[in-house]
Amino acid sequence: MASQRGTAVPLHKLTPDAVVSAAIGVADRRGLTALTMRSLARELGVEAMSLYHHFAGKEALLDAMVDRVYGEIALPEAGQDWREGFRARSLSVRSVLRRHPWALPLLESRRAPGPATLAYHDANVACLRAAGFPPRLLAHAYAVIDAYVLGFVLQEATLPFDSGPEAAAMIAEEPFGPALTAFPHMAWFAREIVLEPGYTFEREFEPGLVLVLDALDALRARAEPTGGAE
Amino acid sequence: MASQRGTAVPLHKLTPDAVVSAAIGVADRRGLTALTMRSLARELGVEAMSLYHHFAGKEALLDAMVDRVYGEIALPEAGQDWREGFRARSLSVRSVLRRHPWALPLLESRRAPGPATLAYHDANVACLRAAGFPPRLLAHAYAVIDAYVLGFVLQEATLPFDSGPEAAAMIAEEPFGPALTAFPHMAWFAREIVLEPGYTFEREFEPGLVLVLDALDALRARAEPTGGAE
DNA sequence: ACCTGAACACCGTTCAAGT
DNA sequence: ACCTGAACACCGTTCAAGT
Repeated sequence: MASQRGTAVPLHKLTPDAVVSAAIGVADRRGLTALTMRSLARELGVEAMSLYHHFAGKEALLDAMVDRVYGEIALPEAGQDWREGFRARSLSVRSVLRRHPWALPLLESRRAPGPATLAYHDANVACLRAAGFPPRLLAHAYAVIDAYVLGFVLQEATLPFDSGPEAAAMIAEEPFGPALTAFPHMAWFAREIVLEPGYTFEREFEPGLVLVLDALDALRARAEPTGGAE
Repeated sequence: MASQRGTAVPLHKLTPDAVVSAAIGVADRRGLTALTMRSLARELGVEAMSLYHHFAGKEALLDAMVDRVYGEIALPEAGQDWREGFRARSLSVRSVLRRHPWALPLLESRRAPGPATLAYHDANVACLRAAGFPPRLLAHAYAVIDAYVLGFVLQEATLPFDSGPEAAAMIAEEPFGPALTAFPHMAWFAREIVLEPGYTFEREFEPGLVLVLDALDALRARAEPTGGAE
């Protein structure tokens, strides 16, 4: 029956982990712009300035949030075929980033990567090395795969619709619909693709991923020291 | 010899175009967070509230800025091979977004696309249609190409280094360097790739783009109504 | 050691007022 | 019609003060 106010629980028992969890919760539910030192403190039942006792500032808090997100990604397993390993890992990247869309622009931006971030990249490189990628081609493959995966997630995260029906509604309404009359190919695209039953953007993800992985595997096989045609 | 103050020029002669140009200039030079209605007004030698006479609010200003960025992209030409058209267009997308990195997260997010945005997408779809892509495969190809291009640019824009030497310096310094000892594959990656002379991230862009375009062209050729093996 | 409260230099936007 | 100035409800962060 002691003091309790607001929706917050811990009240005077901050730990860095609890602060990070609450921060990710706020960002997930209300977006990164709604995550302010003041709103986060309110969530934790504490004053804004208390947070500075655990984190040097908002940047340090973001560092910790990003490392937690990396920690949620399923790593490619050891003995696996590299394509299967990266397929599963990439599906996990996408699902984690759909849970935490605010993290995408921060993922690659940290100058002080945390332990989960380093473990993540280490496991990726290990998987490609085990598959026999020579250094130069490994760097190429890693860059190309993540360009595809992160770019796809970026498009999904920023597209102003979340489903086929929402997309159909948007292109039918003002100001989109009337504008299309001046752009015949866009109008064709709307009619033949977006308005077709079953349209979604996300259905392109996995086939595109496999396309990229297969194309890179062909390069790998050609670079094999045992000769290209085994 | 009339009134002149600050670095600004037009003083009491705002036009929407001049406001957008100034806004893009501020965002290019000092980042999107430095673009505030107050800083923009200062740049234009005017009070913040004057801007609201030309734009409904900051969102409307961002709409106009994004449309200007789309207008800078070189469109695929009509009679061209589709792969060459998209290769040139994609190089243009990348160079425009390197000039205006703040635009990347905004590109796909507008609910009210401007005329340059619509013309851009129209030309892209036209190029793919002329190449014989059937609707379903066209949607796939467009999504996959832009995932790759935008994802690559996202990585470039957010990586905390801008060149090979900068990357080498970062992984040698605190806190990155010491942390690598616990991650042998990352250490190998640093040694064999990042510290090698001539390392840059950007060198992966064009070969990766061609890889993606070729893989999609193979799908297109297979879908050709005249039969797969011409 | 950990949390607080006032203060500083900022935001976007509303509103009433000037010309 | 177009620009202004004060005001409102916010920011991140510094600093001195509490316990």
